[in-house]
Formats: sequence, C-alpha cells, structure tokens
Amino acid sequence: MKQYTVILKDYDLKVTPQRINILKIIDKEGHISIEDLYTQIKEFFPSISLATLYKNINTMCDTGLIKEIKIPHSKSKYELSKEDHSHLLCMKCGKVEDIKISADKFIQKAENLSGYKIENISILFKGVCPSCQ
Amino acid sequence: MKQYTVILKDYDLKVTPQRINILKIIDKEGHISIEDLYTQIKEFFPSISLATLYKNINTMCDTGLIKEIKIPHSKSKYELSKEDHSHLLCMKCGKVEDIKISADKFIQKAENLSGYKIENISILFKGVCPSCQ
DNA sequence: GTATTTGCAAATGATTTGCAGTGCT
DNA sequence: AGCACTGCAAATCATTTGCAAATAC
Repeated sequence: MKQYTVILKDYDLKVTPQRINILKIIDKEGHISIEDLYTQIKEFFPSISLATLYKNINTMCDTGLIKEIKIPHSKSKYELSKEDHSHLLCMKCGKVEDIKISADKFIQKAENLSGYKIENISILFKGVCPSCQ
Repeated sequence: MKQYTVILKDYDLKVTPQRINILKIIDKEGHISIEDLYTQIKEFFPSISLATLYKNINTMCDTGLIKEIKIPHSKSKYELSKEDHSHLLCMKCGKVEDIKISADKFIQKAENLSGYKIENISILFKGVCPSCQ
C-alpha cells in the first residue's frame, strides 16, 4: 500500500483525507475523468464538494503530482505522474493504457528537421485494444 | 487562391460567406483558437455571432473538413485537414507548426508491445522554436 | 419552395471564486 | 496560533439550444 501521505508531503501539500482519497482513486483507476472521480469519491466521502475536487486537481497538476491527459473528442483524464510514457486509447471501450516506448531517435529526427530544441513529446496511439478486437 | 467554395461543396456543406471567411482565416493562420478566430472574423464580418462560429466549427469537425488540436495547458486550436502530420509547440511563443515525420516503425513497435490494432497516432513535440531560442 | 443557416437571447454545463468555518502542522 | 483547506453558494466562462428571419440551392 502506497504512502499517499508521504507523496503529498514530498510535493509540499498538506495531508487531508480528501487528498488521500483522490490519490487513492486515481491510482486505482490509472486514468480517470473529473466526473468519474467525483462519482467514486462521493461513495467514500459523501460530503466532498466539486469545488474542492477542482481545487485539488489544479494544485496537484501545478505541483506536478498528477498529469492531465487530453483526449480527442472527449474529456481529459488525470493520472499520477510517473516516468515518461505514452498512451494507448481504445476507440471501442474508451480506456486509456500506458505504454513505454522510447522516442529518442524520433525526437532527434524532429529536431533536425525543424530546428526546434525539443524538451518533451506526447504521443497518443488510437486503436482497438486486444479485448475489444 | 484556394476555392473554399469547392472545398465546402466537397464536404456537402452549403456555401455561406461566414463559412468561407472561417476557412480563409484558419488557412491563413494555420492553427487558431476559437477566440482568436472570433476576433479576426469580426473585422471582416462584424455581424457574425459566436453561436454561428461554434455551429460551423462543429459541423466542419464532424465532416472532417477541419481538425481540432488539443494542446496541454491551453485551449484547443483548429486547422484545415491535410495529409497526416505531427505538431510542434513552441513553449515560449505558443505557436504551433506542422512537421511531417514518418511514424510507421513506431506504430509497428507499439502494436507489437501492446497487442492493440493501432489506426492512428497523434504526436506533439514541445520545445523552443528557432526564433525563440 | 424547401431545407439549412444565421443571429439573437436564453439555457446549460464546466470550472472558478469569495468567504466563513474547520483542520493540519 | 497561523495558514491552508473545505464546503457552500454565487459568479464566471465556454458552449449549446430554440426560434424567427434570412439565405442557399
């Protein structure tokens, strides 16, 4: 069981039961939208307000504890920050999965082509997952 | 000068001056947000309403005439559909540019790793453009 | 002539803000 | 104790909708 308390402290955020629950649910789901998160958290924490959820999501994004994933034709999802990775989106069931795939050569090529100094790449693969095929 | 009239007809959309202007501006800018588009179009077309703009952006996205580009930490931009390409985002000036770079090997690798049948990839490089460096 | 599009105003939906009270360290 | 966090209600911002008049074909 992860120490959400420790994680929060690492990011200089005060430890509150609301925040611990938010992290727990994001961690369990992997990738989750605001509305789904709100639905789930209310079961554990019926008194939580949507405003609190938004405020916390925002501060956690600002500090880098979590990351927003923008998804074509739908709402953003959020995930705990972890080492660099890309995403797979299943166009049938809508789920998002992580995939680790090195993009170094790709980035190199893009720098050469464009003259940009590239710091970062975000890649989303869209397709159909094994169980939906 | 491009025949926006012809393009609209190709997509089975009625030709209106509002639509022609929308296309003209998107084409000139390459990538533009709703609010910037609204500001610009009002100069040519002071009577246009935001509702009309939204309705047209939506139908043009639905038909595939234009595409939405989701950008981390900011609003979406829109572009005319063109052959597959990726995007470069300058983190200093905020501009978006196109880059053509083949991702076939990348997609192949991702399919092997994940078991997904991948139909499509979207790639955003974030960095600093030559003029901002 | 008919169906679609436009512009307005009102409605909805999503997110943010202000503030008084509470809880964390 | 002091500052940050919470929850509520109200405010704001973005987008959509309903409808009558105008326009495209």
